[in-house]
Amino acid sequence: MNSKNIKLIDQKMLLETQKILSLLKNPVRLQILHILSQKSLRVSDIVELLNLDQSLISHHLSELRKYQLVSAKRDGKSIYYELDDPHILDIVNETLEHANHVLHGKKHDE
Amino acid sequence: MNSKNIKLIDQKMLLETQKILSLLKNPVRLQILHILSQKSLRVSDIVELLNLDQSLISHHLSELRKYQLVSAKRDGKSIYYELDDPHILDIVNETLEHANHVLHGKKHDE
DNA sequence: AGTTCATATTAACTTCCTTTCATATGAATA
DNA sequence: TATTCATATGAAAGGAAGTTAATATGAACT
Repeated sequence: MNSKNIKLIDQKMLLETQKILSLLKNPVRLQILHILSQKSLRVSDIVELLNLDQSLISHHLSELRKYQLVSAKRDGKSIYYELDDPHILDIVNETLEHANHVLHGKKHDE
Repeated sequence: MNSKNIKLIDQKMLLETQKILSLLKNPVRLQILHILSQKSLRVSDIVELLNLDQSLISHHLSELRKYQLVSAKRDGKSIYYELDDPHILDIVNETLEHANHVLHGKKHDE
C-alpha cells in the first residue's frame, strides 16, 4: 500500500483493463459486439448492417478474435461469428446505460 | 431497424459511450479515479502516489474535469480533487472484476 | 505589493489506432 | 483441378492520444 492507505490498481489488472476498454472503445467494434449479442452472423451480414468496408470489418473481427471476445466458424461458403465472451456484455451494457443517463436521464448536477 | 431485425446502437449513444470508455481506458486516469474513489486528495498527493510528472497528472485531471468525472476545489495553497460522478465507478468496477476473472478466475473456455 | 508555492497550460514530439487499398488465401463448387 | 466467392491480410497513410519540457498563472503568505 502506501503512506496514505490508498490502494492502487496493480499492474496486471491495469493492463488487462486497458486491453478490454481499448477493444470496447472503438465504435465499430462496439456495434459488432452489440450486433452479435443479438444473433450470430456472417461477415457479409455485418458489413451490410454497418455499411462499412469488408476489409475494415474483417480487421476489427480479427482484433476481437485475438482477444477471444468472438469466435468464428465456417458454414458453407460463409464464416459465422458469434460472441465468445458474454461476460463482456455486462461492461457494454453498463456503459450504454451510463451513456443513456448522461444523454437523457440527467446529469447528477442538474 | 433493418432487414434482419437487428438493433444498432444509435449515433449519440455511440459517441457518448466512446467518450466514457476513452477516458477510462487510460491507465493513469483509471488509477486517478480509483484513488479518488477512496479519498479526495491534492494534486501533489496523486503525483506522489503514482510517482509521475506533476504535469502529466494535471493534464489527465484536466481531461477528467472536462468530462465532469472529477471536480476541483481549493483549500489553502492546494487544490483538492474529488469524484464528481460516482456512477462511473460502476463501469470501472465491472471492468476490474472482468479483468480479475480473466487473470485468475479463469477464461470461459479453459 | 512582491514573492513563493502549487497547479495549469502550451507546444513539440512520439507512439498508437484506424482506415484504405491492393492483394492473398482457401474452402466450395463446377 | 480450375474457378469462384467470401473472408483475411499486409502495408501505407492519416489522425488521435499520451508524454515531456518549459513556462505561465494566480492565490496565499510575507
